[in-house]
Amino acid sequence: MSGSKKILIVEDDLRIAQNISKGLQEKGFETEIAFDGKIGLKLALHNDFDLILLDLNLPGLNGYEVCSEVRKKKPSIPIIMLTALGETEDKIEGFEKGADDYLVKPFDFRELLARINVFIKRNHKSDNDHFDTLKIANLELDSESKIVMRDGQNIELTPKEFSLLEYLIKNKGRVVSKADIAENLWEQNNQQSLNVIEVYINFLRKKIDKDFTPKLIHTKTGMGYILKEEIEK
Amino acid sequence: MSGSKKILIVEDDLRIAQNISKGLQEKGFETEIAFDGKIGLKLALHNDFDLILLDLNLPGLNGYEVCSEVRKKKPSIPIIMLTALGETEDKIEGFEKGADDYLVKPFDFRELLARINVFIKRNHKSDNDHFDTLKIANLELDSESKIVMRDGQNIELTPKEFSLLEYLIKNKGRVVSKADIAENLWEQNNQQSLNVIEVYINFLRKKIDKDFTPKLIHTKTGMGYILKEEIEK
DNA sequence: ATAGGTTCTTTAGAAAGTCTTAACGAACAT
DNA sequence: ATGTTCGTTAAGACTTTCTAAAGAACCTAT
Repeated sequence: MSGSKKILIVEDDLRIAQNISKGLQEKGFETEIAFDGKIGLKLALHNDFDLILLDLNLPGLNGYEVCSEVRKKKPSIPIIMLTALGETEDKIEGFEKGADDYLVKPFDFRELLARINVFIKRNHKSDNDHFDTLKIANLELDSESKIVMRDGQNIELTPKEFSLLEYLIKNKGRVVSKADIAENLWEQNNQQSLNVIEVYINFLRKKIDKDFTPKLIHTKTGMGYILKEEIEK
Repeated sequence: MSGSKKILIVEDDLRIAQNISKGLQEKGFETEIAFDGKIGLKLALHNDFDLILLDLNLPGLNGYEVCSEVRKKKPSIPIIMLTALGETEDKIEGFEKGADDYLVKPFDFRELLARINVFIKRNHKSDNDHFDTLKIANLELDSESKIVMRDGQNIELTPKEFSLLEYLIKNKGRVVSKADIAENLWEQNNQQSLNVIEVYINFLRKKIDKDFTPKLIHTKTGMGYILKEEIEK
């Protein structure tokens, strides 16, 4: 469970963003700043943040839009909205878009910190997301050291291979579509090049499934792939 | 999974307590009111509430004390503090004692409701490991893993077959017309091509009904199809 | 810079799987 | 009895997936 918690700050006001960022870093968090909604959304979807601080008034996409998009793909990540809009209607809308908390500017930094901790602690408890070593059957994967073992035997993976396997193992028991994979692991969401994923699945199969039992990577034609133990048919 | 959520209101002001209670009941929650800290604590520890609303200024034990005691015993129950004390110091102390949220009186009821829902939903989800699995008789269908079982035996379905079965099972006990099915599962709403659906019903019957009892897919001539256990006429 | 190795992406043909259509016989409703 | 609706089948069109191999991009050390 090592590793500090990562927080994404989506805020176009440079001064505010840096203030918050600095404050959080002093408290031991890792932070990243996005200055507009589009970039914020992209970062949120493609990286593993533990929490998102989201300004409402943003260039590009506004905070509400960012919030609903992130919610669709990552239902469990905590989102705290930070905004000057203090009307109840604004807050209601924020919550409706999937925010977990709503803090009106100007706020005291200590209060922000307290509210962040509520969600970090809660998620921590209920999620396996952030354990560093992921497992299925006799396959183990350690996200920190990037070591992969099957039957106690070391397996060398390239970064892309590793992140694909990591994604699959985080979603074990669930079918993930190639579109899901592309969205999470490839930058350009080229609709054409979903074939890249087939190729990488093939690489992975050769390395982690070919010489072992049980087979773990299964194709659900027309749906996607699923990582699981049971052999059926 | 059904059954309404139970909320404990710990609040010594009768009027406020009853207002909140009534409002929550209208939204489908079950509520219970404790008028002092001691009773509140007792209720909280000995009953299964899904969330606690906690006033700070209470006779007997004050809210902070109730909060820390509850936290010791029930680390996962959401606690929202409701209080007239709006200073940052007060809030910080509330969060330190283990509160999940802190709302300053007077507040808008809709905001309270929104904040309650954040925690109810979150808790709900983690309980809820396996609730994408739909069931009828001895047939199970899991939308996440796309696994279909009958009598514990795995059944392979193509994407179209799966989505048809999913649609039927979501509407079990109700007749769905071919037009309904086409509209929901097929792109072109060709009136001609409703035969496709007959064909797919047939595919499904072969896979999920042929070798099993009871039969689940029934034809209502001129009306559509219905998924149910008993055959009655 | 550049050579050499590694990793990533694209291509393309074969194999496997899925979807649709059409035709005919069976069941149903009146 | 008769027309309508539904069940069933099989064949071909179409799509998806697998696999291998070649070309691009990226590193890294000289």
